[in-house]
Amino acid sequence: MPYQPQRIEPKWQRFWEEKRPFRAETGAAAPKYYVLDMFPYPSSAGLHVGHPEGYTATDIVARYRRARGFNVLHPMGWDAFGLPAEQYAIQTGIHPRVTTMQAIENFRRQLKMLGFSYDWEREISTCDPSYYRWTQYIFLKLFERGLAYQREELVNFCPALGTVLANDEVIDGKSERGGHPVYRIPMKQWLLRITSYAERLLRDLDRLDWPESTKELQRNWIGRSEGLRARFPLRGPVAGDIEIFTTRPDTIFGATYLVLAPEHPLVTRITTPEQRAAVEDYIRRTSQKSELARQEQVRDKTGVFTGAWALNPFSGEDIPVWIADYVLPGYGTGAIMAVPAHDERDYDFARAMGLPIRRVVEAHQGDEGAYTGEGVAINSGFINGLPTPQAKAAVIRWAEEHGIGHSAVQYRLRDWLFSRQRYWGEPIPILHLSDGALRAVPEDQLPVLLPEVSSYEPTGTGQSPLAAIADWVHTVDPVTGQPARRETDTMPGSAGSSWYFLRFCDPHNDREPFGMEAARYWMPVDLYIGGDEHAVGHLLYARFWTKVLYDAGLCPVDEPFQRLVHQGMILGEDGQKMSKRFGNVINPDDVVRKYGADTLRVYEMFMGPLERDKPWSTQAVEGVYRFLQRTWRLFVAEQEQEPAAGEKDPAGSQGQEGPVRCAVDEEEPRPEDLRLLHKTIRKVTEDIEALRFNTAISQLMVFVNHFTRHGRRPRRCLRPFVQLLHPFAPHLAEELWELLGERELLARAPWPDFDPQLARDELITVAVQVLGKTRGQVEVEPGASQQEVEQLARQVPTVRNHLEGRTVRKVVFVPDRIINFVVS
RNA sequence: GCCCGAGUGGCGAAACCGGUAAACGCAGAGGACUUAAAAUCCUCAGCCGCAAGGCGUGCGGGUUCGAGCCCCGCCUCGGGCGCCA
Repeated sequence: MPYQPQRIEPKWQRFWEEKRPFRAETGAAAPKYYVLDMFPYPSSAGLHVGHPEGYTATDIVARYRRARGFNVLHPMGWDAFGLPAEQYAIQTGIHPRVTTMQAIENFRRQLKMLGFSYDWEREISTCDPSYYRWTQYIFLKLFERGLAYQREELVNFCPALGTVLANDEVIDGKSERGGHPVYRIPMKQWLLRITSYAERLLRDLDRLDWPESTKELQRNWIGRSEGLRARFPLRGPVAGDIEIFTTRPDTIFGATYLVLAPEHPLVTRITTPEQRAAVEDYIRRTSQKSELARQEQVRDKTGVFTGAWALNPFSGEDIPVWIADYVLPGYGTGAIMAVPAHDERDYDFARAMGLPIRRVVEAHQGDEGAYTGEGVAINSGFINGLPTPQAKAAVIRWAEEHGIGHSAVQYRLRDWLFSRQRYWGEPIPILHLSDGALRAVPEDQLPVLLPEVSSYEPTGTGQSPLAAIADWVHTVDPVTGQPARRETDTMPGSAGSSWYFLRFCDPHNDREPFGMEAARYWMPVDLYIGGDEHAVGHLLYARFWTKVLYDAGLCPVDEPFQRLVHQGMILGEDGQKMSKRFGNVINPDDVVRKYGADTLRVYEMFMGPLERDKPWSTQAVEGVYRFLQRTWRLFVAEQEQEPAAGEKDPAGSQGQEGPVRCAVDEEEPRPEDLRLLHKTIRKVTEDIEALRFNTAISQLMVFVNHFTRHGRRPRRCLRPFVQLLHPFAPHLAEELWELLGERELLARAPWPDFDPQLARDELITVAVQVLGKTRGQVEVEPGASQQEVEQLARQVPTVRNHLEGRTVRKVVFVPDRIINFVVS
């Protein structure tokens, strides 16, 4: 009987479904291991072949760890709130819950079809009220701690579409769809104060076992910089001063003008009557530019003089105050001192506007452009002659002594814009009282359920569709009984995913988000695998929430993911990104139908290193399929042709289930068989630990090739092999395990032991080099001495030729590896 | 511009700590089995060369008895960030 994954796989999946061998037991005595996938957004398109890559990797680790006696938590769930379902609802009127549920059904079916050993009893979905109740609860914890607040924030509002747009939906100041004008208008938005965790988020990266590139990305994103905050007093009619931030206090004597962001609150006050028209016009033009448009014209510096002047407290000069959109309102103080000689942006601006440029750092190059490097201070009063680091310190000290400034740390990280004017998300559990005060919805009234709506269309006022449901919006304050309005904004998609790994520890808890004890047992996640596209979004937000919960005494750890690995991308057969546009999309359903889940799993792991991008190859899939067939044939006896009786229907014999006879025998294995077995145990074990699945599989292939070639099938070798195969191809392995007459589920069998004695080679090939070039080789016993090897090596003809007529000056000998004759 | 990552046969890749470069697989060639084909099995295969031999891990140097691996200087490709003062 041939290898038939279509018969084997559903059989074992049913088994696992009934016997539940993958259930994780909180608090068990065995050491715990928490291995987690980034849970998917269940799109209507179904699983992509990229999903099973990371999921197979974690499944191998989960199955391996169980075999190693660990109590493994390996859960799965759904990141189920989000835009696509809502967009679809706007077009069709079908409730996002309906389409989301369908997508989840489909995803679950596909994941089960791939034989992943999830503990399905812990399945969660972020759009389930029993889950988002606790997302809202955590929001309230943030609110209580002053970490959630409302602020006027500039948003991209498109009056024609009646909605707020995300930055990437705005191109050149116009909406991506329709090309309508978009304005930067202030609207009240919810934000989370992630910036107050910037320092810890940065510092704690050091103790995480994450890819260095990802840590670096987060460091850049947080963007810590040290410098000086200083006040420049205003000259003229308006009193006050302008506070700036600089990382180059040593260049302050070269500050020849100040620049404010056009949105800076001081602008209207300090603008002189003569300049008012120009300034107002410039502000208006800026507000019409989207963030993106502003970034596109990096080099074209524009700006307007406000008419105001300020004192440079260091140089004692009066310098003009300008506004320009190259200064961002959200960073630092929204104002800068411009040092055109030593800052490229200031230089460009000064050249464009004809402003003075004064050198204050000695440069070793010509006078073209700005010199931004370090050097010795010149034209700088009391810091003349000081190298940059000391000059910085001296300026900061002077500023502090004279009360005009102080050293400061700035982060590029912004607070997390947390409101969405959307329907399909968690309602923000806040009430607005008539006097403008905010009231948290009491915890015992959570969840604030998403109401049913008749239309998912934007309201046209920039508010969420929830705002149109009058009887939902209007409620009463539970404390005073006064009328109150509900917050109609919802949370972003990244809310639910910022704590799901905690909920998995205790997914059915209906008194709290998760029990402290359960979290103490399971957390942190020991291995987290997912794409690197979440390097700064999800992974930063999840760290932030974990720290907040930790500070609130609700979570035992302050870092959620101890070890993180990114799987690479699976590209199309043409080497391009898989996309409908290129017509190169591979559907996992098709692959499983044709070759089975085990082939898909083994193939994806065999393609190459987990973390690398790799192109799909249907032919290489065939190769893996052949390997599994060969494995099958190693265990299953050839069906003997029934002589005369077989006449009846040769074609139909495929359909009837003849008895599968086990070909494994009780022969004593030969030494080389045992040697290969133990080498295989060692290699597969080490490779799984190091997530080198591709080389583990190649070793399994070597094993099968060996036993197939020699036609030997000793149980003592083949039984442990099935265990090694199991994490990679669990269905086939279970089937073979049963065929071997085993009673227990393979999924519960312990990992085979490796015996170094049995893995030892009898003879080892030692390479013989002359002057570092390989000229021959000799066979010796392991651990052979230099004398023995050298003597043999000198006999080798090709070696002898190269030693002829030369003097051996030195012999380099590395036991069991090489011997190198250095001659002259 | 800046920051990461990667360059090894026709292709995906392997090579542990600096020690025989190319394991394993795909594609290819030849053979066995077959009436034939498919499947399967066996053999070959980096490049140049009849051979001896030479050349070979993006390029150029260096260190070393010995470099795919370490150091210096480049090149190419992929990804990310972009006026953050």
